[in-house]
Amino acid sequence: MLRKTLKECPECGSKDIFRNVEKGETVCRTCGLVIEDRMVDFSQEWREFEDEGGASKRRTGAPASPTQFDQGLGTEVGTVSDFYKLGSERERDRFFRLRKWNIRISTAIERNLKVALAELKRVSSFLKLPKSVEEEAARIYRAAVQKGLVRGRSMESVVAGALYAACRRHEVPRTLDEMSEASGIEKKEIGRTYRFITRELEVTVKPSNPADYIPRFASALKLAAETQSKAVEILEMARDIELTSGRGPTGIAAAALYVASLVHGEKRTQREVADVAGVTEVTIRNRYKELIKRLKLTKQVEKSKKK
DNA sequence: AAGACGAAAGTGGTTGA
DNA sequence: TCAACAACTTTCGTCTT
Repeated sequence: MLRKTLKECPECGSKDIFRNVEKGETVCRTCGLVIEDRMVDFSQEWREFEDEGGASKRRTGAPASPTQFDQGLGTEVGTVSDFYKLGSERERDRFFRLRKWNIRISTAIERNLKVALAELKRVSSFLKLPKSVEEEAARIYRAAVQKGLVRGRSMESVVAGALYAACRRHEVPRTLDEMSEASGIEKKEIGRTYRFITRELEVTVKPSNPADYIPRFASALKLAAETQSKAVEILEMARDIELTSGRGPTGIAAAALYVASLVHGEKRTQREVADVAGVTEVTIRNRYKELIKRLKLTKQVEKSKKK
């Protein structure tokens, strides 16, 4: 059974949760929200009311996930079609009362989350991000909404910012350019909201490591694994003499990759490397110059040129 | 002809008064 | 809030392969 226990109320955050096992209901004692484990796949959506002999039909379904707009929790009091299943006047009244109340408590927050998480999924799959990152982003977004940080910002930009932050936390960084392309939000806007929400939510993000970019860039350039590890090696040496701090990580990664490609005799042009890394040739050149100078790689590069 | 290189001017963001 | 500043980009001319 995949039923998951609720720890706090998704509406008000209160920990004072009361479960009525018999009714299969959970109620927040602080705000009165009726919470229900809703884990039924849409393909087999059905509802039961008390007079339907519920004991014989218990629900099963997917586990709660932060990517579900209400973590798979939350309430829904049927649709109009359910109305016809109801017998007595009293039950109808009850039905409408519940439904009305429920609609009222589905605040803007929940509605917002529903749309936002759909968008988040879209962008995330576009970038082929792992599930863990998607969920992390969803958590961040949820927190942002609850703190009212979305006000004055477009929902999409906050989604993009949350995803960007999640990527970095999971050490699978995407560049702002990629995020921008996937989400259709301007780069600077993403950067702004990203900084804003990480600051406000105190989400700590390690400064991104250039080496994290290597595998992706390398495969985009169809470079051998050897070249890849060479590039990482170069990056480590560069870091030891503080060549990496203060510079854009993508530029450094690109330069290291460029050097590695030379040394390993699978040369790529600066243009090619620059394109996949989303920097210009000039930046690669600058980093590259520093690298071969400070790391005394000149000889190695020269040698492999002659081959 | 294409790639590599470098200079100069421009852009957007950070920092510190 | 503004100016100085560093990193990076854009553009363009020159050199090398």
